[in-house]
Amino acid sequence: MPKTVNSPRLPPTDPAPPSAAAFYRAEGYRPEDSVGLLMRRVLSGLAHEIERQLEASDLTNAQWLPLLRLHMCQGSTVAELARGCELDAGAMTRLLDRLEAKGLCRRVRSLEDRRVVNIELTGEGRAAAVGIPVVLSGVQNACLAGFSSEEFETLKSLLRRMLANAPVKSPTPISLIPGGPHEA
Amino acid sequence: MPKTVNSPRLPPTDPAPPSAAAFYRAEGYRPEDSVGLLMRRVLSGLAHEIERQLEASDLTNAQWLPLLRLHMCQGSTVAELARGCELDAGAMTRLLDRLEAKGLCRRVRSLEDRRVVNIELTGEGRAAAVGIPVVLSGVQNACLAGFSSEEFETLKSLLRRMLANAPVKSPTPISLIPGGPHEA
DNA sequence: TGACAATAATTGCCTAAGCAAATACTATCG
DNA sequence: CGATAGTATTTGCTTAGGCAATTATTGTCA
Repeated sequence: MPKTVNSPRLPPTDPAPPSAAAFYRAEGYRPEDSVGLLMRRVLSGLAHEIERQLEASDLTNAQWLPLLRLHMCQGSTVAELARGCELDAGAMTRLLDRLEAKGLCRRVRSLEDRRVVNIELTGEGRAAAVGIPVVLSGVQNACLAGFSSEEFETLKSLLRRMLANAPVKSPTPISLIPGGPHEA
Repeated sequence: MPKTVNSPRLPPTDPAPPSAAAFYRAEGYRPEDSVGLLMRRVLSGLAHEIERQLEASDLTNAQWLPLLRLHMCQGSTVAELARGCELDAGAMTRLLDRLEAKGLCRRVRSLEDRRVVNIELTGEGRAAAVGIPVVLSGVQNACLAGFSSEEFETLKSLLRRMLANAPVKSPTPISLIPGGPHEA
């Protein structure tokens, strides 16, 4: 058991939950060993490459997820899209402004509930959307070059476990009923 | 060998390098299985928690890395910090504006080369910096709860391999001489 | 029905990052 | 020396995201 010697009145940290691991220590902490920084770099590389390959479709890295979800019919309202993309509603409004300005989607005020705005893809929007999985697959496959199937599964499993350890951010535990209970 | 049947004139994708993996396919692509999205969510959770624990030190998630590097004496100029944080020089200028406004650092015009600005931590800046590794360690340890040492090492190794697969972004292969050749 | 709470979308204000131009200074070459 | 190329920093413009109002509409309850 490590003694609690090394803690010269340092800032208020949440008491580590009893189940927390002990891979990192404050003293001698080296950013290079941080899984957080590692993931940030990997993600940044992925994002860069995805954006590069998508610029022919006039899409940015922030825009492909909402467009893909629209194409997969997962959520057609601003709020639903925002939740699905784990994004602020205001941010989604402005993101849709830009998508609409590019002619990729359009807003249609709902008739049943005049508060909600339904988002529909235009023809161009659908055309752009079909290219997205192509790019995503290619870029991620390239990034996983040299990985065995086991390693690939291990990676996903480890990431999912990290995700499960994260404090619940969305109080919405994600509806189990596809389509959601929004017009029962 | 899978036949090249399924590719109805889709957008210009870079030809997959021969070594690319084949874990993802465009048709039937499901974002939920994407390691990219998984990492994005994990990182977002980490960032949220780090920011929450750092707000007592008046630091945002974007600010702790430059501050930590300043504290570790890794780079004291704007350009060097920007490179170290893999950030645009303009972004770093404004980030330093905000740090300086909070009284955490100060700019000192270099005397040898009057183009460069040396950044120094203030007392408050140093005080804030010592708290950073505490928070980083705690949050990452919490996120790795339940991981064995082998799993932890495996995770880092897999991430490093993904990083190695990424197209080289920084033409600077990172100086091998600690401290760098900036005042030879 | 009428007050009130809840929800959907939008907007304003802030931090933030990338890109390109402008500025200031240094180094190098003729 | 003087022109020119290179470097360091800053600034303007854009996309982007979070938080807090604000507005419009709907649902609920007395």
